[in-house]
Amino acid sequence: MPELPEVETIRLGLQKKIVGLKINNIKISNSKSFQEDPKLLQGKKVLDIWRKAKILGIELASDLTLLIHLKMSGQLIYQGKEKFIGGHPTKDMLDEMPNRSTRVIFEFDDGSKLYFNDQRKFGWIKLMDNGQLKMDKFLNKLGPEPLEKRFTWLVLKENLLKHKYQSVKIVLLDQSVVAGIGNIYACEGCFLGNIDPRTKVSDLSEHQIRRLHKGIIDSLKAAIAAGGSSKTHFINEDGVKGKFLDYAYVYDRQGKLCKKCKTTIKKIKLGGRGTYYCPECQR
DNA sequence: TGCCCCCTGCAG
DNA sequence: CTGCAGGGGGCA
Repeated sequence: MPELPEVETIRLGLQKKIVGLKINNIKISNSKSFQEDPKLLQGKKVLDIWRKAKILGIELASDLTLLIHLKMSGQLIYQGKEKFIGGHPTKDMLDEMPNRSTRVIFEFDDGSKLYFNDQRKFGWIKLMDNGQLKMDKFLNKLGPEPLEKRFTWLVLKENLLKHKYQSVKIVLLDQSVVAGIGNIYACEGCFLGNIDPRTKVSDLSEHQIRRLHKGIIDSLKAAIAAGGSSKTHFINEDGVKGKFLDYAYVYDRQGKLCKKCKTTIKKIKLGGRGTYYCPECQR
């Protein structure tokens, strides 16, 4: 589910809440979600939280890191020792934790808890030491982080050209081309770049690649500012939904009017995935 | 490069 | 009931 902006939203929120806490106990109700021995984590202090692409890394004391991938339906929800302190449960908030899709619960030394919910059970939590992190195939395959300076339009061009004859929108979903983009921001980035998502990479002009580059960055930044996108599952660590889909130009807007030119937004299928675009703005 | 699969639940 | 969903791995 979550793409870069959603995972980043969770990272920013959790950072303030769990760094410095020690893990007391772990409860696992779906053995596929987390396959390590929970005892390995007992007493470990949380040192920092980072994000790479759609992966969250929770750095623990003594050379251990929890890697978390939320895949399509994962959630990480933090509950302080006093439930909902400060904010009151609104319709945005999930019901009581744990709920039917809770798969793993981390309990901290101050009594607070972190719930890993995952309706579809595609997500995973892994435990690695620094050596394993360095060797990890999945992490090592990831391409540039789109919000870092290294991600220039020339880098985008070079990486897109790994799949010359494919549609640009499909290529944007390849995590080795750009890290962290998923179906929403591939669609939104193409819109902001005025690129028809079906365009073959080899047919893109340099001018178009520059526009696409800017479009990707702009849509990701706007989404982070809005607290991410919530279509069905995404909520942040406080259980609150992101607002970005209110601002989206094309994603999930088929049949509605383009916010720029009033043309009807279309939905097609590309590489098996729903793809949304404005036939007028994107050529 | 293009399926099929891992799962569950919801809309049409 | 069928098809579809913010992901990505494995297989031919």
